[in-house]
Amino acid sequence: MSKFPPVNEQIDLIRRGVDEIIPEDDLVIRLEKSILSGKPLIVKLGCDPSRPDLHIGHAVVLRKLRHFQDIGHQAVLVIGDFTAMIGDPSGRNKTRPQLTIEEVRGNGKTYVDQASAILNIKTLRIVYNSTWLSVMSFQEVIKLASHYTVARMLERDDFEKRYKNNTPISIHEFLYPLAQAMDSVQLRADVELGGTDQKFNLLVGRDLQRDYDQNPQLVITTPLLEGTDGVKKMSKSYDNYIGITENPNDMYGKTMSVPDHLIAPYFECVTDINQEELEEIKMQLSDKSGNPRDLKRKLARVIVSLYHTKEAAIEAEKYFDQLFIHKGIPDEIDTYKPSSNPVQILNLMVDSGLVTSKREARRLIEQGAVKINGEKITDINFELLIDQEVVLKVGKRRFLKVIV
RNA sequence: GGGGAGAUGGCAGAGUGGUCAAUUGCACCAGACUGUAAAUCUGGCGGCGGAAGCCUUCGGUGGUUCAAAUCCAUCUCUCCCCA
Repeated sequence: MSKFPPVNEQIDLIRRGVDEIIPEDDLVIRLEKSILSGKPLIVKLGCDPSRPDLHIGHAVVLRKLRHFQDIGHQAVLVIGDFTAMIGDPSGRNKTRPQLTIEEVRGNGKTYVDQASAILNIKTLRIVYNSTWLSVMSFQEVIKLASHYTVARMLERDDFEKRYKNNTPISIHEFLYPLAQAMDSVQLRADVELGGTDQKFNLLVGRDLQRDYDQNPQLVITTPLLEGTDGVKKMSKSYDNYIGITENPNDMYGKTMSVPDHLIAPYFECVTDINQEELEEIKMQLSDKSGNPRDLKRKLARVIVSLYHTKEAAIEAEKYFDQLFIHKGIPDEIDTYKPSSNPVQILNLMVDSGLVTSKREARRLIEQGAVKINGEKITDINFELLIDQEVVLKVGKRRFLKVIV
């Protein structure tokens, strides 16, 4: 009696929502071998603790790691604390501030905390790559670097583009894929997971393992989730993300703001709905039998339920409906007590932090975006005398309860 | 080592002595509309001021000039070509 499910069941789960498996046929062989030997596969996922805030784009690959846990394999989360201390290789342009070891460790912990919403923390093995990378001598680094050629490095999409566009590439960036590959050697990884943008790095891992006489790891890439703007990949720096620690209302709202064409991909990559249901949704979208809005509502509910609770999702939906469909006022809004009474509307908006400058406040009033108790304010010199609490509304979603 | 080009607002990218708080695109904010914070359209998008106007901003510093993002010097960073 094996502790693993049958190979075909394992494969079905592993394949789901995956972009590529390299090499494809190796998967079966590995799985069969692990069943025979009773040894779980070592499945590696590296993470960058320099930005510890996880969003549902990260969740795609974390969920894949979870799948491996669910079928009895050994998940290893590599906290790239060493690499994070140096900077970021894919760094589109700016050098990131160097982090101290304490900061990185702290971030690593935050990362794990957040990831525990998705992973089974009990069986997860967590390692820090500084453990082996920080003790390498310069000589060893040179030896490591000799395993790869510049031409091969330049095959990497990102490097190639930057090279062609005359944007700088620092030498140490070439060391990144190698450092990451070293992690695989160190762990004797059977499988490494990553987003499609990681494909090159993951493949370097295979090459290096081969050089170290190891069986090269299987590379599995997951699609990059597009952000709420529907164009660029989800990323904190593009501000188009849905954070997994966000409150239910924001999470629901942000999900509702994604363009319609992302409904199916989101269902596929960030939720657990089964294949039949997914097909059904795709059908409804393509033949227009389902209202995209309703499907999106469902998506938003599912996502909020995943990171919070079902009840929270229902609450968030109510909140959303009240706000945007009935154009009402949410139940819970911040209260603010102005320092003077009566108070200038501009000062009120700025002092309460609703806007960042009087200029902006003025602009919003001129655009007719400011209301007090539902009544539009048109005079920028408006002076508000507060004898009872009133609700200040700016734009569609900024509310403030002003109290005496 | 030699020669050349460049650094502009969140990003991309114009501007090359006054008319520049700086064209445009993306992002963002608001309004209209709607099936949603989708799409589309319209407006806004450094700060203070009701406005006129003023203040700070075009890699850093110093200078020329009545006047500089624009000219000069120098520093920092980047790219290209030759060796």
